[in-house]
Amino acid sequence: MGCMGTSGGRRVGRPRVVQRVESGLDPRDELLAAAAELFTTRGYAATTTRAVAERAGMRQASMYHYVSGKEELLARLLESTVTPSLTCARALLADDARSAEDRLWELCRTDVELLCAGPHNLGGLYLLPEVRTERFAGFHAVRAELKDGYRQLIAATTAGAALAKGELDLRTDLVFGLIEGVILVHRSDPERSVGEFARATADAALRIAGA
Amino acid sequence: MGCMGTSGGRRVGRPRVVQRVESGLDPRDELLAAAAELFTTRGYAATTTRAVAERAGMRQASMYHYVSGKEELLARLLESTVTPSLTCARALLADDARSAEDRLWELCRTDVELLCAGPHNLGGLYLLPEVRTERFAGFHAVRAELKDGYRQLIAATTAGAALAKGELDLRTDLVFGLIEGVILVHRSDPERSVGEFARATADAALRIAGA
DNA sequence: ATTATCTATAGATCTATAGATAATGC
DNA sequence: ATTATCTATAGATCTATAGATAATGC
Repeated sequence: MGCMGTSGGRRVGRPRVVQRVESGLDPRDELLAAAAELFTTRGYAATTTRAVAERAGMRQASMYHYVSGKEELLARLLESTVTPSLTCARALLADDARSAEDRLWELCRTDVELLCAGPHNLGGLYLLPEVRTERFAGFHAVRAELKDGYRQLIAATTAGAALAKGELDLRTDLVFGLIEGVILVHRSDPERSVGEFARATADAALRIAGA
Repeated sequence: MGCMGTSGGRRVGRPRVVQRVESGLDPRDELLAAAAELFTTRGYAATTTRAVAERAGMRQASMYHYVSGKEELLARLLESTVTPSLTCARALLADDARSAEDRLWELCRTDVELLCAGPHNLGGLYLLPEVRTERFAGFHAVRAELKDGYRQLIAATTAGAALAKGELDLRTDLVFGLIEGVILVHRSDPERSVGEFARATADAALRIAGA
């Protein structure tokens, strides 16, 4: 104890062959950051373990000291993308002081903000065919719960209360699809203010929901 | 001439080692169909030339008799996805007998129908990071023209005529994002009637456009 | 002769493990 | 002693070409 300062602390273990400025991140997080950038810009399958490790400042083999391989990196990235949205959805579902319309709007807006916030477009990763496999069941469960949050809020709006089940599912798919799809298209104009974009998307979502 | 019957026609060249039922497609189209299935289900980078060729009924090396490699297959698939939509958009833009609202609705509906029509979800391919490269400039040009068709129709609606440029761009991105995003989410419920789904998406698009 | 296919393979990867090494900690 | 890293590499690919082969066409 005592010498926990982030700077200057000589570290245990053989030194890295390539030294860089201290990022402040621990090595696993450096790997995740590197993977986020490479997976989104070059694609998951096209990204090699060497590319990830080297961008994180270590040699290819050293990566295995922190993660079991590329799949683990992808699984962690996916979950980190959707978990904050789910936290927000849960809080809004519990807040029965506000109207369902308000809360749905807020969920949409926050979701767009969160997904546009990161430096990379992680929102697109869930479309990877690889993600359909069993390995990513945890992510799918979280995403399904998030989508169900949307469904509940849509059902609780005055317009939504009148919908038959099939109709409600359709609206939910449209709203959820808008949020996810629009984030992907967002890169067509990254200059635009995220706040304004998020509000406009939330407005659009409410119109689709029929509210 | 004369013996052009599709069946029984013995073909020139060394016979394939694996014989299958005649699909009626020419070999290049069989390759494209195989690539469509594999690219969408397993991912582009994860699909090997061997997998494509073998699914098309030939050995890996034989593929090169028809195409230069995987990239050419992807480029052709992308263009085949977006070209029919563009044809539709051009026809609607020229048809000034109908209101802009009608034509925008029709473009949205047709686009969804077209993209959901194929056996595979080719709509998702344009999200591949590989597609951003110069190699696919042709596809990008077609897609940009299609998006501009959306923009023109939105601008021509009564609600759209009042919009400032930034506002118009935003609406266009939202509508275009809805169409493309929703097609990706479509697979969450492939049972649903495509016709109904397409109409509902077009309705939603008009609401976003403000009409 | 022409064509469509085949087999074989060189060359270039890429992943994951084995084992060595160079720090700090005690 | 423990730890984080390194180097080296076996084994498994995957792509694209070279050259052989088995049909039909003339």
